Amino acid sequence: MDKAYTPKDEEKIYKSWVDAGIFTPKVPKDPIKARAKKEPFTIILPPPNANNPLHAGHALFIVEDIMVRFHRMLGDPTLWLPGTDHAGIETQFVFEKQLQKEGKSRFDFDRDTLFKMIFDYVTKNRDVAKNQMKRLGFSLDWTREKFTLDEDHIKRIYAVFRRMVDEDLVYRDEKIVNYCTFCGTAFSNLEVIHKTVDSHLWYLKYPVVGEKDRFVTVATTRPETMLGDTAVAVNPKDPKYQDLKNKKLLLPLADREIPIIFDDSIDMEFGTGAVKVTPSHSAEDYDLAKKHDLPFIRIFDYNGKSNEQVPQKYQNLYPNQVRQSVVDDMQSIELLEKTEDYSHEVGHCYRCGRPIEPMTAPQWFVKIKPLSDEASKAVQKDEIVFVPKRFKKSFLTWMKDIKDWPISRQIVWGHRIPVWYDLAQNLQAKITFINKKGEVITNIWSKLSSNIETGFYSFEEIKQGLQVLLVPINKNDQGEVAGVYYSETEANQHGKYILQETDTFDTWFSSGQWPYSTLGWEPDSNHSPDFLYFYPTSVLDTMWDILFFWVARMVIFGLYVTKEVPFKVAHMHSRVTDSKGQKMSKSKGNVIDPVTIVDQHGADALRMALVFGIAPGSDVAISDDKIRAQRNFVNKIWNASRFIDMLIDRLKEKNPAIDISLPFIKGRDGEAERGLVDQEILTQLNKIIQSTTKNINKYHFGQASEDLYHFFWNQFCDIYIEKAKDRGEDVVPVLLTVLLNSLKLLHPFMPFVTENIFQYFKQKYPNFSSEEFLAISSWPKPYEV
RNA sequence: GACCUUGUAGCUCAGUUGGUUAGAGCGCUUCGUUGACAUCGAAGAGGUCAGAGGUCCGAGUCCUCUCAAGGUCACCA
Repeated sequence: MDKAYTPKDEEKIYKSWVDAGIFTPKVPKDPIKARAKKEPFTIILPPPNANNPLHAGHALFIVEDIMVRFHRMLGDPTLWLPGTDHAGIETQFVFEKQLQKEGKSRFDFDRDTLFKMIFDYVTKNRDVAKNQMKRLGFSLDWTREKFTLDEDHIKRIYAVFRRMVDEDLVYRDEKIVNYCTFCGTAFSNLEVIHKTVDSHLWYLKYPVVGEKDRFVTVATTRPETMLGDTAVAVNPKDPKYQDLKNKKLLLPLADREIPIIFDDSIDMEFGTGAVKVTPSHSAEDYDLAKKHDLPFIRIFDYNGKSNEQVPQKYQNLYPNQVRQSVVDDMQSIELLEKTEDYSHEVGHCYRCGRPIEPMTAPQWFVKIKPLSDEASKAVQKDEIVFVPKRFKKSFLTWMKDIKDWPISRQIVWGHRIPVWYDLAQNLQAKITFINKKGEVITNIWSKLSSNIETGFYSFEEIKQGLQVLLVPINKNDQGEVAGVYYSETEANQHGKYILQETDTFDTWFSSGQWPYSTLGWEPDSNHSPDFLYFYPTSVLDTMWDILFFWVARMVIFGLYVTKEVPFKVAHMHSRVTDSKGQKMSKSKGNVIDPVTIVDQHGADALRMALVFGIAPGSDVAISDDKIRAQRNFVNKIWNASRFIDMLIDRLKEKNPAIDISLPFIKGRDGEAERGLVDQEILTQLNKIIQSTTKNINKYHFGQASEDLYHFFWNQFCDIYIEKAKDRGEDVVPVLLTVLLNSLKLLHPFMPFVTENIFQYFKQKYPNFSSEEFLAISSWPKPYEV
């Protein structure tokens, strides 16, 4: 053995595990029966972004590896299933930045071409994260690796979508959504970050129709949206406005008459007690408008600029430009009463940081309430147990106030929504495509199809060059949506000019179905043996920041589709921070790359540093000091083993007949009487076996690792081995016994060094263990002392 | 605005259902080790467990309040 441990063999060891197939569980012939008899231990790895290298946070998946290796050693059939995520918006955003460097943008390509380009780009990077996980020692079953854009997965989520449509749980509607005009897509509430913005409250005077010099003053934070006002609302109890019933106001600048509506929801105390109502650009105004049947005027377009709904002079401007003009003009006609300083919360895009423009847009939604109720019930009944417990409450609170989930995204990188429109029934469909000359053409189908104004384009040319298809909500007399089909075949039977929806699913619509999809749930109920055997899974472990994004959606989908919870335990681990407890970020320059640490000190040191002495759910500060300390511990284990090896060699020199075919068994014939030191270390060993087992079962990995550290270093090395230096061959059985058991107990935490030493001793001392790998050796049980 | 979490040695944090002199790693002090150990070993300094009150035979651990820090959620003009 070398004088000091070097992690140079880690990759070789990992390969030997994989080659031996020990991470690949066998599925019995009758999986249902087998599962009833003994339930496998299963974890589905939260799929990292296929395009990105791992960051320090991913390294915390070692808690999954600890559980998985532990259960494998307990003899449970164990599966840890790996995969990667296409990570829709994230990846497209990164790719577009790449394009930008080449002086191009997404608008230069048709949809299919752009998708293929991103696919190639991601494919090139996909193995990076995979290899990094191997470096970290993750005992994943690579034979079952999955990707969110695998055909099987696509087929399954399409089938679920179809089922949701049929069961009226998915609908398409033009509602107010969070729209980022820079990213060019709608977002769910979760993707909106609220920031406090110092702004103003502008008091605008709207003249009362038919009454000279009479005005209603409204206070607003968004004067630019007044051009889209369709009412002013006041509280029916408000004495100030009692005589305004049935009166109308003249909307300045736009010169439109708008009604005054009365609604209890209006706060009489705020501002003037009168609120301008802009149904197309404010969520609460949207609700008011629905209630009072007001018209909708959307004044900003999806490109972020004002449209033809506003007077000419305000057209084609960004909101802040419109704001400036509106305020100036209102002032010049003396309709700006006053301006006050005011700070309030404004939604910003989590991705690009720009303000979100709430606006009405046709989108696909999931009717969430019936689904979330089921999820809440299951969690309430502890069919899913949260670790730490406090996340149960957050989960339930969030579920209670959940709103319908907009699942369509106006990006190409993702699962294209499986909906086909018959253009003949949707003449107003707006089509953007690149023609053969490479020009971007936008027009509505009625014009394109009749070649009016547009010149002649064959349908093939349009279809091939298609960028965006925007079909207005089109309901027929019966209130049914016309010309919409949920399979291509079906659509083709009805029409000649068929185009598929260009929107894609929210990434979480796909990853929310990850557990059952990766295991082989089939829409026709002809499920795979894997699914029958491993589902529901045992534990889901992830960082708490995607509790709502992902964990909640998996629970919802799992219960809806399989009628079972997707996992029984939701273990929320925490964030890895720098040595001062600061969140890692590129801008702070405190990002730690896990693989760099593995290169320097080995995976074991990093793994141990990440769990040593941490409490469940609390942040994990990682520092050089901590890693060095654990690197020293790795070396300590190595050197203690090496010393034991040397000691036995020395004893053998003195007495070649010494029997080293142990290990320790109580009452073995001819065994020397054990001294008190032996009793003591064996008692300690028993305690550590029990406490480690208990702590891992309770997810107290920090405690378990700390106890092991002290047992091995202080009890075994400092006391027992020190005393063994002065003793004879009678120490050998106990030395080997404690060493072997320590290696086993430490293995889930530090798989490489322990397997390395195990293989060395196994080779040199044939009876050290009959087990092929430490990774599949039996978990220790207490000894009789 | 609602909810959650945290406040323990110089730093980063443990302390599982309340039970004798409060722990670890790193750092610091002294001594010793060059035949297991990129060191290691032995000994040690250092905390009124944020503050106040309460429950209890007994509280860092449970309850209330105060102060401080962080986080999550939220359509208020």
